[in-house]
Amino acid sequence: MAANSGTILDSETRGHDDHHDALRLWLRILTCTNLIKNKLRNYLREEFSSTLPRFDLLAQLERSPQGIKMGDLSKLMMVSGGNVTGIATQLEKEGLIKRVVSDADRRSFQVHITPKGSKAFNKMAQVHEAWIAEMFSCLTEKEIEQIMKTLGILKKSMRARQDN
Amino acid sequence: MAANSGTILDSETRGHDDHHDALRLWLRILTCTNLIKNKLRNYLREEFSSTLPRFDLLAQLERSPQGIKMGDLSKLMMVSGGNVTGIATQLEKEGLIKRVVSDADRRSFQVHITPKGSKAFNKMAQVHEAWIAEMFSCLTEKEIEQIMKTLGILKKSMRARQDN
DNA sequence: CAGGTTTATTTTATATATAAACTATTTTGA
DNA sequence: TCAAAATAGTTTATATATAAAATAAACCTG
Repeated sequence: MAANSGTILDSETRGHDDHHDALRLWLRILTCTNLIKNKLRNYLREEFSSTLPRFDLLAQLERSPQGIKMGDLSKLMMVSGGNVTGIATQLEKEGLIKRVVSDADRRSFQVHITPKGSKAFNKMAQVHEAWIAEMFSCLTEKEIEQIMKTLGILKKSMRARQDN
Repeated sequence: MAANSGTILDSETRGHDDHHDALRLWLRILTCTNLIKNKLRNYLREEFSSTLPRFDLLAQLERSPQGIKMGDLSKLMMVSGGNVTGIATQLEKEGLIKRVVSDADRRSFQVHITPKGSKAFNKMAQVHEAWIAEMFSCLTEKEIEQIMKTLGILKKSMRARQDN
């Protein structure tokens, strides 16, 4: 049965409505994301005096030793260019990353992680992964695989949209 | 098989590691959340010149006709008190919500949605729900139910933690 | 019942985020 | 070729977010 077949019901009474199920799922995803993000933020601040966006930017760079352009960092982190500029400026001031002007295109540069940045990141990453593992330890491997697969469909579908 | 039993493998090669599975799931959840949030933000701005936090605050109030205290709004929206103060101040200036001082406790007040706010919210909510339904239409009802259930476990486990 | 503590909210300082305007290069195409 | 368009990144103005300090009222408790 899909939606309310001919009968008028309020949102509490109605049995199954695809729209409502989707909305409820979205709200639950948001709740879980917020719970975990808030926890991670506190941990990062307490343990490393750092933040999630800083950690995220370093994580992207650590994964790409050849460096990443500002615009690509923006896409990878899914935040605006101006935002990346701000975070990168701080991290560069702290000596954790380095902007290297490109010879081929003088408008852009490759952003690299420095040895100091790499060291700082790896120290955090190890603990970060343990925090995540602990938080998700309430789920079985099978459950994790299931959500991974289904959210994979969602991710692909969102990325395939026209209005991007 | 859990983790890498005796053999040294890099993170790409290694077959199954619970820690990595959890981390990969977390990153996928984050990606999906960001994709959907960014889309919703653009829609709300284009269609209603509004934003997600404004919409969220109104949604909470619409659900509770008796009003909600600032502190409870902060908990429901999972953001800091100062943040709620800022958003509520704007919405009050626009006449969409109203702070009513409590007789019993003059430190606090009940925040109410106004008729104008309710009207504005309901107009947005209807379209908002359709957007969500459309975005999740790539998933079957069964898949939605499955994630709901599993994320329900995660949510409950996160809320049950000591370090809150 | 007075002093200290807790609670509810706001304020302050600052970081994070966006959208839109701007600067400086590169690319395009007539 | 060279002016127009596109691209890469920053800047600006502003909204959203936090943490921590401040304010003010309510509550203990000796």
